[in-house]
Amino acid sequence: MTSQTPDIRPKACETCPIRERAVCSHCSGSELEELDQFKYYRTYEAGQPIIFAGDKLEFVGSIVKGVATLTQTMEDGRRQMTGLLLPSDFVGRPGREIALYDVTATTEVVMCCFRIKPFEALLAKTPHLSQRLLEMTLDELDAAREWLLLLGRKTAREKIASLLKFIAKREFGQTVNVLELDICFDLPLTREAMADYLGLTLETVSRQISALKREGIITLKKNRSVTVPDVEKLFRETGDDHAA
Amino acid sequence: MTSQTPDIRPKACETCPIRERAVCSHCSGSELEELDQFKYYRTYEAGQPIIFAGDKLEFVGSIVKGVATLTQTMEDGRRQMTGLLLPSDFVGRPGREIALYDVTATTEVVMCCFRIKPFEALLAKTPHLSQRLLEMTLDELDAAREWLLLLGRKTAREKIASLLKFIAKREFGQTVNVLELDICFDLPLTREAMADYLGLTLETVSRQISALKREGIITLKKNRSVTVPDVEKLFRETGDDHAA
DNA sequence: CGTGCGCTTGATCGGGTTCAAAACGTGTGG
DNA sequence: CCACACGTTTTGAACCCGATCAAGCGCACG
Repeated sequence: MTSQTPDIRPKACETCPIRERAVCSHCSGSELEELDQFKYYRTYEAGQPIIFAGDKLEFVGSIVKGVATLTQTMEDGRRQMTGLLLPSDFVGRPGREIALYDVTATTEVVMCCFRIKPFEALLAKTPHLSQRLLEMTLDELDAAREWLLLLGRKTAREKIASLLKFIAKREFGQTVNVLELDICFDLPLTREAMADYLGLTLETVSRQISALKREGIITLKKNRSVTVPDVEKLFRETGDDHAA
Repeated sequence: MTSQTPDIRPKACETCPIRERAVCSHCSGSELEELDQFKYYRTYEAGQPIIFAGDKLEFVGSIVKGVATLTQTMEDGRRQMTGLLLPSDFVGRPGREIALYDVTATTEVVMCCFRIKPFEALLAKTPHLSQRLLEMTLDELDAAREWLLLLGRKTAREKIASLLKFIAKREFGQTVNVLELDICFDLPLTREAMADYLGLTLETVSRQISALKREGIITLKKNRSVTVPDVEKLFRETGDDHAA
């Protein structure tokens, strides 16, 4: 009952909230029509799996709304998030038969899905599509490299601050730096999911958040909604170069 | 004196050792000729910088021979390797003006360079090129995700074993699994570079290598040349699923 | 023969994990 | 409306793995 969304297809692209940034953003009207031939929308509830590692990949697609994660799990249960997927992010890998990672909705998620085979075919003959996918993949690779630095070299406190910065940047764009006013946003992740993102335990995440709260760098309501009175001060805790 | 290689350009592609795997591997003869218009070879000595983070990107290109690393450095000197570049790997990011990371030769390196502007122009109009680059970038992203798991969740011992496995796989292909015989290869990295790769200190790297040696899982000559008597046994130390 | 660099080894320290329990919130049913 | 149960988060105490600080070794090179 939760997996099939009422038909919002006709002309959906025109009002699509991710029209400007998704994999299809460079596509012309006729190319969008071609995509529409094998496109469908689908909704997932918070906590629901979207793809299981090892499963045959039936579709690729874009996150339209909500937050999903990509995680790897070791045999003994150790888990590491390897992707945090937000609206406009692309899910799935053209050219791959079998999914390598688990994809899970952490909030309610709406996806714009494309059946994989026809998508691959269109990709091969549509530079607007493949070039955009290349751009997005290169961006993701850069993000992954920042993430490697975070996991390899940052302290627990720096990791937490970096995650908050990431979420704030994604929410408010690059303008966050200049904003004098207080910044507020909701954490789309549980403490455990944050731990999986940061390569920590949930206890350490909780302790570090408490520490930042105690020091007045953040305040939080209901454990999930964060207020940052002084963005500069938070960013100084990330360990990053003061430019970015 | 080390940066300019005697002219090996004419017909170089025909005997190029990375012809099958580089970014140009799908290109036709005429496309190769176009590439040749703005191509040049260049050699770097072990230890030499290839690109500095923050510099203007003058070229992109392929590693033809040798090993290079991509590293990020924090203000206080903490360093994390975020790419280990082997022959056929692509260096540089089309569409970016300024380099984000340091690229350094760790052995003698021969690069096949393309001036960036004409390369970008050719990329835009040559699907053979952009599709291959997309493939390679997707592969790199997968590799980065494995790396995230390594940095976030693996123990020091598992990290070392994983690195050895990575080098062995890259050297011998996927066939390593079945091979009964002893496997030998040289470490192209110093202990310090390994530490930068693995998010450890060089002391810990040294200790863990000594431990593997003590237990007979590896033997080494002259600190750099590794022999693995039982590949299975080494791979069991990586923490990975026994399939991969 | 000395100097320097890469590597190893030892002793100690500390940040983050682990194990355990309590506190908090949220929803449920009496 | 309260009592209760369950999932999430916080807090506490002890431990441990890897970092840090400090020698010392081995080998290449001038």
